[in-house]
Amino acid sequence: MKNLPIDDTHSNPLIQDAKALVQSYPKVPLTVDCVIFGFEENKLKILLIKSDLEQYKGKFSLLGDFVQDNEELDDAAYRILKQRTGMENVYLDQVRAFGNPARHPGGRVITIAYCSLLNIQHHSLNIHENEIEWVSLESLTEMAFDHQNIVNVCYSWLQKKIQEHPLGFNLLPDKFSLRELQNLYEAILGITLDRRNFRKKFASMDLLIDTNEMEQDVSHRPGKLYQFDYHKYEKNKRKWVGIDF
Amino acid sequence: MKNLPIDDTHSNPLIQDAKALVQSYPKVPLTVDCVIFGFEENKLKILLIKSDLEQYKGKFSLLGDFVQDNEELDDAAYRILKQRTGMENVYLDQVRAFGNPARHPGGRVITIAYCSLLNIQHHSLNIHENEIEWVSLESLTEMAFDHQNIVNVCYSWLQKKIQEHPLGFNLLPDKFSLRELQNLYEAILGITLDRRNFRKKFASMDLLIDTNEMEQDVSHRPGKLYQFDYHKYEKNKRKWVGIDF
DNA sequence: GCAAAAGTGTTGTCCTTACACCCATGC
DNA sequence: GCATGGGTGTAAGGACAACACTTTTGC
Repeated sequence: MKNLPIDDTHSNPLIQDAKALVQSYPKVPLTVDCVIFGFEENKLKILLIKSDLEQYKGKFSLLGDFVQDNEELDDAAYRILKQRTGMENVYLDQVRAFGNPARHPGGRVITIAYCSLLNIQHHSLNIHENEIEWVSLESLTEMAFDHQNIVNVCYSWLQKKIQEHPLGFNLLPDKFSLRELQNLYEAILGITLDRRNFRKKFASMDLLIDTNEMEQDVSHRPGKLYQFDYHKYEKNKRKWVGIDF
Repeated sequence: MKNLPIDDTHSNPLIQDAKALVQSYPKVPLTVDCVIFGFEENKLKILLIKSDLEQYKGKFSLLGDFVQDNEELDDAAYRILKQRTGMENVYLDQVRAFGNPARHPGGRVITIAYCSLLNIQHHSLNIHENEIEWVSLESLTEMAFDHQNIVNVCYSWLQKKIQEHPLGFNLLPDKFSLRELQNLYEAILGITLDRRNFRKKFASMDLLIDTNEMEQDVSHRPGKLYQFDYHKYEKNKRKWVGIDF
């Protein structure tokens, strides 16, 4: 009985040297860009800097930097946040990669966009020292590179996300009134909401802690201040099943 | 009256040479990996290949390739699909980037994960010629690199996406029975659904076209065959507003 | 007292869920 | 005639939308 040839589905020999393989790959510059949202004066704002490229003189640019050797992508985004705002422990999430070969005038640069949400009141100190500023989303017109597109994608991402996850609270002070919360949702979603139904909705969720404190220094009847109960939310996270399109 | 110094918030001079700037950036190898889902025998399957690295001998790997010069990321994903399955005009979407510095044994490689959905029946021909195979998700155990993690992320992404968008139809033949559709949802979501309510749900959406054809060659009462009305769906796309977490 | 916003309930509609029986076909 | 899945209706409960008036505070 003769030996049949082994039916090896790998027609090519296996690669022994992974390093040599990787070194044979083309390489591209990689950056992280942060779309940092804040909320102030009932407006959604983004933290931006004037572009340092002559070509984009006077135009706004996202806060970005290249990714360092052996740095996680998330870590790069946190590093940029820390460097620019002095903040740590801030909400941060990857949105997606942008890789149009012509998106940077200096040659191909891939960027990974991150969204970050922070409370402007808590973070204003460090910002004075830099050249960065809060720009309201609605007044934002021309941006450098493809950053307008990145902002648009991140804004849509945020609109969807705050409806499904309790992200919005990252944009508010620790203690907030229901009015502030509703203003936030209205500003981000670009709609108006019925006040009674809005309050009922959050009351029925039972995720707001009544602090027994009231607003101060308002020129009208002060409202109650609440905190979001992250602990309870994490415990009861809803398993979302429902076909709807 | 003396000239005041210009209050230039840019303390550094603007950069003239964008090319030189980009060339000063560190570079990394960049790949695209495709998580290609199919549906067969009431099971969700993924199109995989055995790793060509000795280190991962016998383990499954996603279909991936590095991104070429001047190639859009999306185009790279479509190219991989075309090369491996012969298919064009297939559903494809970017999920996110994976950039752990240690994810590839040969050194740092960033990868952008794409999800693709296709109908196994339509695409089986080209697959024979390659070394790739359909592996059912539930039987999938060890994978090369961080590909198990990428698959998990893409699977969660798919579970969420099919509830909000009519993606599932990409996994079915052009004409399908309600039973097939329900099996698909049950397999992907890992739940069982009430048949009457499922049918009522899709009936009320009014997005299925009755083809007036029936299933053939089934060993029981044949069901009606439907097509998804993409045109009507696009026209009436719901604007989703509803806080729910 | 007036401006400005806080706070509160009810009703109707729609959507979701739970649940059981007869029908058509292949074998 | 039996096994398999196709096809259908109803009732109850829960969520959401629409809607107006009284209360509290600062000025």
